[in-house]
Amino acid sequence: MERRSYGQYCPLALALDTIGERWTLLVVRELMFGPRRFTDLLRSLPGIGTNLLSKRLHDLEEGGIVAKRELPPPAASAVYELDARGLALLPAVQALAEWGMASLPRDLEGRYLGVAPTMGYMKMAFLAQGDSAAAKRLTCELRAGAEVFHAKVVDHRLQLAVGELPDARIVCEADLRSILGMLGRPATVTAALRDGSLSLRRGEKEELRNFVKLFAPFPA
Amino acid sequence: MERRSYGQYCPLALALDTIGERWTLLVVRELMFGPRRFTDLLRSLPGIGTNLLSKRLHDLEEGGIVAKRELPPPAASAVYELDARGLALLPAVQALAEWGMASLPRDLEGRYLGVAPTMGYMKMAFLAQGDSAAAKRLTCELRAGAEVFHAKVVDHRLQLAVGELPDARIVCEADLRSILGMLGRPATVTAALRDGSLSLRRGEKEELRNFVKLFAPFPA
DNA sequence: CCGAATCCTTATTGATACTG
DNA sequence: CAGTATCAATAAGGATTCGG
Repeated sequence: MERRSYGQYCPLALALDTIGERWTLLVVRELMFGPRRFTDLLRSLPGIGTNLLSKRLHDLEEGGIVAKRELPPPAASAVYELDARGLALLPAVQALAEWGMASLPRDLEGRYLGVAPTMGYMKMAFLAQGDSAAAKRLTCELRAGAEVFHAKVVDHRLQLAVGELPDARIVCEADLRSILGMLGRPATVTAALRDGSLSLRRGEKEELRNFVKLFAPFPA
Repeated sequence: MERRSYGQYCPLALALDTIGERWTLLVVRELMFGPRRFTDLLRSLPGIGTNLLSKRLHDLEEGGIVAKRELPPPAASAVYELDARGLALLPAVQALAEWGMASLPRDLEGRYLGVAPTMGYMKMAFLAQGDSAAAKRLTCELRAGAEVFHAKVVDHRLQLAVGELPDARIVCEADLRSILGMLGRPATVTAALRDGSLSLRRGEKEELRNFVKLFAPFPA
């Protein structure tokens, strides 16, 4: 990890020594919304290759940014999660994302859209206009292919995390692009349900529309 | 620049496509305190090599982050400066630096200390405890070998920039380590003047002590 | 001297195959 | 599923050269 250090007495250079290598900050982004398995990360980071992901995770572990946790017997697997030092990267990740947002094209143009960026945008969009009072009872599980995540409001703050939410009032299924597209646009929900790009597995359409209203539309 | 894009529809990934390569953000850091010439940058970034710096500057120009400006005839040279898009990186650079600060060792330990990190720390230290009223008339030019920079307060805000300040009330000379060391520690000024690690070229010792008082000590 | 462009060596990466 | 091993393609680092 330190083999090719900048060798500068500078907090920025030191930060870049640690998290400045290719893919590293994207791995951190993936873990911002909860623990993930090796393969989850692999799928969310097309092009990384197993050896590099392995190396990055080891480096992050060594740097005290990520912790590997073995799951109890039934799971027979391990997850990676951010530890305190990794969570402290949130402001930096947000600042970079905000800068990048300014030049994000309106359309996917063939780019891969993953869960973490989608959740990241939802967080931003909720802060921009979400009404935490209206959201109090609106818990929602979202399924996009193999990826499942959920949203709920606790203490007037939106909590977004990967994984299921067994007692969610709303459960719906759609690809991530459609999910992004309906944020802040309750009027589009009906059409999406009709054309099949969105399926409501639990809850009422009206609840989903209220949920969607909590977020600023994308693109802004 | 886009040759090895992450190909993700994500503001963070897009930002990293642009400024995520090795050295790039350090070049931006160097330009945060004013325009610099190619050779200034080369000296402030030990190890970068002329070819890489050249490539990074071209990439940054192409990305609209840096602009190259030819100086008028007498100078016969060019400077690079941040563009609006480059200046907008300030919050991200600050957030990363703040994160890195937490693990910056107390001592240099052989690392290179440049002007930009020194000025960056001064900015942070002024925000932490500087008194902009007391600073109103304290203009100071600092010389560290070939590098010259200055500080003044305008509109209750500290302005730090590379280059001379012809009408500075204080002008002093010292290596950057000594400058960092005296921040927030007016008591050390007398000793530093005596042992020669600091020279006062213009102004009174008392003014320098008042200047130094504006900054929180380093390390905090 | 300044600002690169060129060559060459080493290090990192990306893709794939393979194993506990 | 969770990696390790291998190897070709790329990028970085260093030295040297060349034109203002």
